[in-house]
Amino acid sequence: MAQEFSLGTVEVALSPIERFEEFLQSRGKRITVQRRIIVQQVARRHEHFDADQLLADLAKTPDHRKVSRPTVYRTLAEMTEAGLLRKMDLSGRAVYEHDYGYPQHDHLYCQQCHKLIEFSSDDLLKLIDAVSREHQFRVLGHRFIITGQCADCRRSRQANRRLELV
Amino acid sequence: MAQEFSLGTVEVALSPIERFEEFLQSRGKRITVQRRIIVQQVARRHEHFDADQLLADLAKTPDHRKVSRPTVYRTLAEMTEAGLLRKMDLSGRAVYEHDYGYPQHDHLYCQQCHKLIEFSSDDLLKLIDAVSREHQFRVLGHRFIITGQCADCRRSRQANRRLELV
DNA sequence: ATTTATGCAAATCCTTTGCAAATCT
DNA sequence: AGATTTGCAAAGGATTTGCATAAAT
Repeated sequence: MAQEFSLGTVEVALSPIERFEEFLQSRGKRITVQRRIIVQQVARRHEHFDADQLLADLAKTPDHRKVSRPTVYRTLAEMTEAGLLRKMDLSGRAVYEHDYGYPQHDHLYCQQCHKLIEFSSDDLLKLIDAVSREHQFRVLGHRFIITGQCADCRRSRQANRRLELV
Repeated sequence: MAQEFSLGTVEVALSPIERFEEFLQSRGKRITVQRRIIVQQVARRHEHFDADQLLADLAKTPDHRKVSRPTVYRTLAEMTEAGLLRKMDLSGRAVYEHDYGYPQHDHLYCQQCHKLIEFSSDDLLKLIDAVSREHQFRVLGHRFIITGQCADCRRSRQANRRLELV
Protein backbone atom coordinates (compact mmCIF):
# COMPACT_ATOMS: atom_id res chain seq x y z
CA MET A 1 0.00 0.00 0.00
CA ALA A 2 2.70 2.45 0.91
CA GLN A 3 4.16 2.74 -2.55
CA GLU A 4 7.90 3.18 -2.87
CA PHE A 5 8.71 6.82 -3.30
CA SER A 6 11.89 8.71 -4.05
CA LEU A 7 12.67 12.30 -4.89
CA GLY A 8 13.24 12.95 -8.52
CA THR A 9 11.42 10.03 -10.02
CA VAL A 10 7.94 11.46 -9.92
CA GLU A 11 6.82 13.29 -13.03
CA VAL A 12 4.57 16.30 -12.93
CA ALA A 13 1.34 14.36 -12.99
CA LEU A 14 0.27 14.75 -9.40
CA SER A 15 -1.26 17.87 -7.95
CA PRO A 16 0.76 19.59 -5.27
CA ILE A 17 -1.57 18.19 -2.67
CA GLU A 18 -1.25 14.66 -3.98
CA ARG A 19 2.45 15.02 -4.23
CA PHE A 20 2.64 16.12 -0.64
CA GLU A 21 0.54 13.22 0.53
CA GLU A 22 2.79 10.81 -1.31
CA PHE A 23 5.73 12.40 0.35
CA LEU A 24 4.17 12.07 3.76
CA GLN A 25 3.31 8.45 3.25
CA SER A 26 6.76 7.61 1.97
CA ARG A 27 8.10 8.98 5.21
CA GLY A 28 5.62 7.32 7.49
CA LYS A 29 4.17 10.70 8.34
CA ARG A 30 0.49 11.34 8.76
CA ILE A 31 -2.01 13.27 6.75
CA THR A 32 -3.53 15.55 9.33
CA VAL A 33 -6.17 18.23 9.20
CA GLN A 34 -3.59 20.95 9.76
CA ARG A 35 -1.25 19.77 7.04
CA ARG A 36 -4.14 19.66 4.62
CA ILE A 37 -5.27 23.16 5.50
CA ILE A 38 -1.78 24.50 5.07
CA VAL A 39 -1.07 22.88 1.71
CA GLN A 40 -4.38 24.08 0.37
CA GLN A 41 -3.79 27.61 1.52
CA VAL A 42 -0.32 27.60 0.03
CA ALA A 43 -1.71 26.29 -3.25
CA ARG A 44 -4.13 29.21 -3.33
CA ARG A 45 -1.31 31.71 -3.22
CA HIS A 46 0.72 32.12 -6.32
CA GLU A 47 3.10 34.75 -5.11
CA HIS A 48 5.92 34.63 -2.63
CA PHE A 49 5.09 34.56 1.03
CA ASP A 50 6.55 34.14 4.47
CA ALA A 51 5.31 32.33 7.55
CA ASP A 52 3.51 35.38 8.89
CA GLN A 53 1.61 36.06 5.72
CA LEU A 54 0.52 32.47 5.55
CA LEU A 55 -0.62 32.63 9.15
CA ALA A 56 -2.54 35.81 8.37
CA ASP A 57 -4.22 34.17 5.36
CA LEU A 58 -5.20 31.22 7.47
CA ALA A 59 -6.75 33.49 10.06
CA LYS A 60 -9.16 34.82 7.41
CA THR A 61 -10.11 31.36 6.27
CA PRO A 62 -13.49 29.70 6.94
CA ASP A 63 -11.45 26.80 8.27
CA HIS A 64 -11.77 28.37 11.60
CA ARG A 65 -10.01 25.38 12.89
CA LYS A 66 -6.82 27.09 13.87
CA VAL A 67 -3.37 26.12 12.84
CA SER A 68 -0.67 27.14 15.24
CA ARG A 69 2.50 28.95 14.35
CA PRO A 70 4.83 26.06 15.15
CA THR A 71 2.78 23.78 12.93
CA VAL A 72 3.04 26.24 10.10
CA TYR A 73 6.79 26.34 10.44
CA ARG A 74 6.98 22.57 10.67
CA THR A 75 4.81 22.04 7.65
CA LEU A 76 6.60 24.64 5.58
CA ALA A 77 9.82 22.77 6.27
CA GLU A 78 8.23 19.51 5.18
CA MET A 79 6.88 21.04 2.01
CA THR A 80 10.30 22.36 1.21
CA GLU A 81 11.76 18.92 1.79
CA ALA A 82 9.09 17.47 -0.43
CA GLY A 83 10.16 19.76 -3.22
CA LEU A 84 6.92 21.73 -3.26
CA LEU A 85 8.43 24.95 -2.04
CA ARG A 86 11.64 26.81 -2.48
CA LYS A 87 12.92 28.71 0.52
CA MET A 88 15.05 31.80 0.38
CA ASP A 89 16.43 34.28 2.86
CA LEU A 90 15.45 37.88 2.32
CA SER A 91 17.16 40.03 4.89
CA GLY A 92 16.79 37.66 7.77
CA ARG A 93 13.35 36.20 7.16
CA ALA A 94 12.47 33.07 5.23
CA VAL A 95 10.42 33.59 2.08
CA TYR A 96 8.81 30.74 0.19
CA GLU A 97 7.66 30.24 -3.36
CA HIS A 98 6.30 27.36 -5.38
CA ASP A 99 8.83 24.98 -6.75
CA TYR A 100 6.74 22.18 -8.12
CA GLY A 101 5.54 22.27 -11.67
CA TYR A 102 6.81 25.82 -11.90
CA PRO A 103 9.52 26.72 -14.38
CA GLN A 104 12.91 27.40 -12.86
CA HIS A 105 13.56 31.09 -12.38
CA ASP A 106 15.42 33.68 -10.37
CA HIS A 107 14.66 37.16 -9.08
CA LEU A 108 15.14 40.86 -9.27
CA TYR A 109 14.57 42.30 -5.82
CA CYS A 110 13.62 45.94 -5.36
CA GLN A 111 15.24 47.23 -2.20
CA GLN A 112 12.81 50.10 -2.11
CA CYS A 113 9.37 48.52 -2.45
CA HIS A 114 10.50 44.96 -1.69
CA LYS A 115 8.92 43.64 -4.84
CA LEU A 116 10.25 40.39 -6.30
CA ILE A 117 10.30 40.14 -10.08
CA GLU A 118 10.87 36.76 -11.63
CA PHE A 119 12.99 36.05 -14.65
CA SER A 120 14.48 32.96 -16.14
CA SER A 121 17.61 32.51 -18.14
CA ASP A 122 18.95 29.50 -19.93
CA ASP A 123 22.31 31.18 -20.07
CA LEU A 124 22.41 31.15 -16.32
CA LEU A 125 21.95 27.41 -16.26
CA LYS A 126 24.74 26.99 -18.76
CA LEU A 127 26.94 29.21 -16.67
CA ILE A 128 26.21 27.23 -13.53
CA ASP A 129 27.02 24.08 -15.37
CA ALA A 130 30.29 25.41 -16.70
CA VAL A 131 31.48 26.87 -13.43
CA SER A 132 30.70 23.82 -11.37
CA ARG A 133 32.19 21.45 -13.87
CA GLU A 134 35.37 23.47 -13.68
CA HIS A 135 35.45 23.10 -9.90
CA GLN A 136 34.24 19.50 -9.89
CA PHE A 137 31.37 20.74 -7.81
CA ARG A 138 28.14 18.83 -7.56
CA VAL A 139 25.32 21.32 -7.95
CA LEU A 140 22.27 20.83 -5.81
CA GLY A 141 20.78 24.28 -6.16
CA HIS A 142 21.51 27.94 -6.42
CA ARG A 143 20.39 31.32 -5.18
CA PHE A 144 20.55 34.26 -7.50
CA ILE A 145 19.07 37.61 -6.69
CA ILE A 146 19.77 40.85 -8.47
CA THR A 147 19.15 43.69 -6.07
CA GLY A 148 18.40 47.29 -6.89
CA GLN A 149 15.54 49.52 -7.86
CA CYS A 150 12.59 48.45 -9.95
CA ALA A 151 11.19 50.40 -12.90
CA ASP A 152 8.26 51.77 -10.90
CA CYS A 153 10.41 53.06 -8.10
CA ARG A 154 12.86 54.57 -10.55
CA ARG A 155 10.11 56.64 -12.07
CA SER A 156 8.63 57.85 -8.82
CA ARG A 157 11.95 58.90 -7.40
CA GLN A 158 13.55 60.62 -10.30
CA ALA A 159 14.32 63.82 -8.42
CA ASN A 160 15.48 61.92 -5.43
CA ARG A 161 18.95 60.64 -6.12
CA ARG A 162 19.94 59.57 -2.66
CA LEU A 163 18.94 55.95 -2.88
CA GLU A 164 22.47 54.77 -2.27
CA LEU A 165 22.40 56.39 1.13
CA VAL A 166 19.36 54.53 2.29
CA MET B 1 40.21 69.78 5.62
CA ALA B 2 37.22 67.49 5.49
CA GLN B 3 37.48 66.82 1.80
CA GLU B 4 34.27 66.26 -0.13
CA PHE B 5 33.65 62.57 -0.47
CA SER B 6 31.15 60.51 -2.38
CA LEU B 7 30.81 56.84 -3.09
CA GLY B 8 31.98 55.82 -6.48
CA THR B 9 34.37 58.65 -7.23
CA VAL B 10 37.29 57.35 -5.24
CA GLU B 11 39.71 55.17 -7.14
CA VAL B 12 41.56 52.32 -5.54
CA ALA B 13 44.40 54.46 -4.26
CA LEU B 14 43.47 54.52 -0.61
CA SER B 15 44.09 51.66 1.75
CA PRO B 16 40.97 50.12 3.27
CA ILE B 17 41.72 51.94 6.48
CA GLU B 18 42.10 55.29 4.77
CA ARG B 19 39.00 54.69 2.79
CA PHE B 20 37.06 53.95 5.93
CA GLU B 21 38.32 57.10 7.62
CA GLU B 22 37.27 59.16 4.63
CA PHE B 23 33.87 57.57 4.83
CA LEU B 24 33.56 58.35 8.50
CA GLN B 25 34.56 61.95 8.04
CA SER B 26 32.19 62.43 5.14
CA ARG B 27 29.43 61.35 7.48
CA GLY B 28 30.48 63.39 10.46
CA LYS B 29 31.33 60.20 12.29
CA ARG B 30 34.34 59.85 14.52
CA ILE B 31 37.51 57.86 14.23
CA THR B 32 37.57 55.96 17.46
CA VAL B 33 39.94 53.44 18.96
CA GLN B 34 37.42 50.67 18.54
CA ARG B 35 36.70 51.39 14.93
CA ARG B 36 40.41 51.44 14.23
CA ILE B 37 40.95 48.12 15.97
CA ILE B 38 38.11 46.53 14.06
CA VAL B 39 39.15 47.73 10.60
CA GLN B 40 42.69 46.59 11.19
CA GLN B 41 41.60 43.18 12.36
CA VAL B 42 39.30 42.82 9.37
CA ALA B 43 42.11 43.84 7.05
CA ARG B 44 44.26 41.06 8.50
CA ARG B 45 41.71 38.44 7.55
CA HIS B 46 41.47 37.58 3.93
CA GLU B 47 38.80 34.95 4.14
CA HIS B 48 35.12 35.19 4.89
CA PHE B 49 34.08 35.70 8.46
CA ASP B 50 31.11 36.40 10.68
CA ALA B 51 30.69 38.60 13.73
CA ASP B 52 31.58 35.83 16.14
CA GLN B 53 34.79 34.92 14.40
CA LEU B 54 35.84 38.53 14.35
CA LEU B 55 35.08 38.82 18.04
CA ALA B 56 37.12 35.70 18.69
CA ASP B 57 40.05 37.10 16.70
CA LEU B 58 39.88 40.32 18.65
CA ALA B 59 39.98 38.45 21.92
CA LYS B 60 43.36 36.98 20.97
CA THR B 61 44.76 40.36 20.01
CA PRO B 62 47.35 42.30 22.04
CA ASP B 63 44.89 45.19 21.81
CA HIS B 64 43.55 43.96 25.05
CA ARG B 65 41.43 47.02 24.94
CA LYS B 66 38.16 45.26 24.46
CA VAL B 67 35.68 45.88 21.75
CA SER B 68 32.14 44.97 22.66
CA ARG B 69 29.81 42.87 20.59
CA PRO B 70 27.40 45.69 19.78
CA THR B 71 30.27 47.84 18.56
CA VAL B 72 31.45 45.05 16.30
CA TYR B 73 27.99 44.78 14.78
CA ARG B 74 27.71 48.53 14.42
CA THR B 75 31.10 48.87 12.78
CA LEU B 76 30.55 45.95 10.45
CA ALA B 77 27.42 47.68 9.24
CA GLU B 78 29.33 50.90 8.65
CA MET B 79 32.06 49.12 6.76
CA THR B 80 29.46 47.51 4.57
CA GLU B 81 27.91 50.90 3.93
CA ALA B 82 31.33 52.27 3.14
CA GLY B 83 31.79 49.62 0.49
CA LEU B 84 34.61 47.86 2.28
CA LEU B 85 32.70 44.71 3.00
CA ARG B 86 30.10 42.65 1.29
CA LYS B 87 27.51 41.02 3.49
CA MET B 88 25.68 37.82 2.72
CA ASP B 89 23.25 35.58 4.53
CA LEU B 90 24.35 32.01 4.96
CA SER B 91 21.60 30.03 6.66
CA GLY B 92 20.57 32.70 9.08
CA ARG B 93 23.88 34.26 9.99
CA ALA B 94 25.60 37.20 8.33
CA VAL B 95 28.92 36.46 6.66
CA TYR B 96 31.26 39.19 5.46
CA GLU B 97 34.01 39.37 2.89
CA HIS B 98 36.19 42.08 1.45
CA ASP B 99 34.66 44.15 -1.27
CA TYR B 100 37.18 46.92 -1.76
CA GLY B 101 40.01 46.49 -4.19
CA TYR B 102 39.01 42.88 -4.59
CA PRO B 103 37.88 41.59 -7.96
CA GLN B 104 34.17 40.97 -8.22
CA HIS B 105 33.27 37.35 -7.69
CA ASP B 106 30.60 34.92 -6.55
CA HIS B 107 30.55 31.63 -4.68
CA LEU B 108 30.12 27.93 -4.67
CA TYR B 109 28.93 26.87 -1.23
CA CYS B 110 29.44 23.36 0.02
CA GLN B 111 26.46 22.36 2.13
CA GLN B 112 28.47 19.60 3.70
CA CYS B 113 31.70 21.23 4.88
CA HIS B 114 30.44 24.83 4.61
CA LYS B 115 33.38 25.83 2.49
CA LEU B 116 33.01 28.86 0.21
CA ILE B 117 34.77 28.69 -3.12
CA GLU B 118 35.12 31.87 -5.11
CA PHE B 119 34.74 32.18 -8.84
CA SER B 120 34.23 35.05 -11.18
CA SER B 121 32.46 35.18 -14.49
CA ASP B 122 32.22 37.94 -17.03
CA ASP B 123 29.30 36.17 -18.58
CA LEU B 124 27.40 36.58 -15.36
CA LEU B 125 27.88 40.32 -15.48
CA LYS B 126 26.65 40.40 -19.05
CA LEU B 127 23.67 38.35 -18.05
CA ILE B 128 22.83 40.67 -15.18
CA ASP B 129 23.12 43.59 -17.50
CA ALA B 130 20.85 42.03 -20.11
CA VAL B 131 18.19 40.90 -17.66
CA SER B 132 17.98 44.20 -15.83
CA ARG B 133 17.94 46.22 -18.99
CA GLU B 134 14.99 44.15 -20.11
CA HIS B 135 13.11 44.93 -16.91
CA GLN B 136 14.29 48.54 -16.70
CA PHE B 137 15.77 47.61 -13.39
CA ARG B 138 18.55 49.62 -11.84
CA VAL B 139 21.12 47.18 -10.54
CA LEU B 140 22.79 47.99 -7.28
CA GLY B 141 24.17 44.56 -6.50
CA HIS B 142 23.54 40.86 -6.65
CA ARG B 143 23.86 37.69 -4.66
CA PHE B 144 24.71 34.51 -6.45
CA ILE B 145 25.54 31.32 -4.67
CA ILE B 146 25.69 27.89 -6.20
CA THR B 147 25.00 25.34 -3.48
CA GLY B 148 25.94 21.69 -3.45
CA GLN B 149 28.87 19.46 -2.66
CA CYS B 150 32.50 20.39 -3.20
CA ALA B 151 35.06 18.17 -4.87
CA ASP B 152 36.63 17.11 -1.57
CA CYS B 153 33.37 16.07 -0.03
CA ARG B 154 32.37 14.24 -3.17
CA ARG B 155 35.46 12.10 -2.92
CA SER B 156 35.14 11.31 0.75
CA ARG B 157 31.53 10.33 0.52
CA GLN B 158 31.42 8.27 -2.60
CA ALA B 159 29.74 5.30 -1.02
CA ASN B 160 27.36 7.46 0.88
CA ARG B 161 24.68 8.65 -1.50
CA ARG B 162 22.18 10.07 0.93
CA LEU B 163 23.29 13.66 0.85
CA GLU B 164 19.97 14.85 -0.48
CA LEU B 165 18.24 13.67 2.65
CA VAL B 166 20.45 15.69 4.97
C1' DA C 1 31.57 72.30 25.29
C1' DT C 2 29.25 69.58 22.29
C1' DT C 3 28.11 65.79 20.14
C1' DT C 4 28.92 61.13 18.86
C1' DA C 5 30.33 56.35 20.55
C1' DT C 6 30.65 52.82 23.71
C1' DG C 7 29.28 49.10 26.81
C1' DC C 8 26.01 46.95 29.43
C1' DA C 9 21.88 44.73 29.89
C1' DA C 10 17.77 43.97 28.09
C1' DA C 11 14.85 43.77 24.12
C1' DT C 12 13.67 42.17 19.35
C1' DC C 13 12.77 39.26 15.70
C1' DC C 14 12.16 34.97 13.62
C1' DT C 15 12.26 30.30 14.37
C1' DT C 16 12.63 26.11 17.06
C1' DT C 17 11.77 22.91 21.02
C1' DG C 18 10.04 20.22 25.24
C1' DC C 19 6.22 18.14 26.65
C1' DA C 20 1.47 16.75 27.81
C1' DA C 21 -2.75 16.26 25.42
C1' DA C 22 -5.03 15.27 21.05
C1' DT C 23 -5.18 12.81 16.74
C1' DC C 24 -4.12 9.53 13.11
C1' DT C 25 -3.64 4.65 11.22
C1' DA D 1 -3.52 0.47 21.03
C1' DG D 2 0.48 2.62 19.54
C1' DA D 3 2.80 6.12 17.18
C1' DT D 4 2.93 10.60 15.41
C1' DT D 5 1.19 15.57 15.80
C1' DT D 6 -0.41 19.37 17.83
C1' DG D 7 -0.49 23.59 20.64
C1' DC D 8 1.24 25.97 24.30
C1' DA D 9 4.67 28.28 26.50
C1' DA D 10 9.15 28.88 26.74
C1' DA D 11 13.77 28.61 24.75
C1' DG D 12 17.06 29.84 21.20
C1' DG D 13 20.34 32.32 18.41
C1' DA D 14 21.67 36.30 15.95
C1' DT D 15 21.33 41.03 15.94
C1' DT D 16 19.71 45.48 17.73
C1' DT D 17 18.47 49.12 21.05
C1' DG D 18 17.90 52.35 25.30
C1' DC D 19 20.48 54.72 28.11
C1' DA D 20 24.04 56.45 31.22
C1' DT D 21 28.94 57.07 30.78
C1' DA D 22 33.20 57.74 28.15
C1' DA D 23 35.57 59.71 24.35
C1' DA D 24 36.31 62.49 20.21
C1' DT D 25 36.25 66.97 17.82
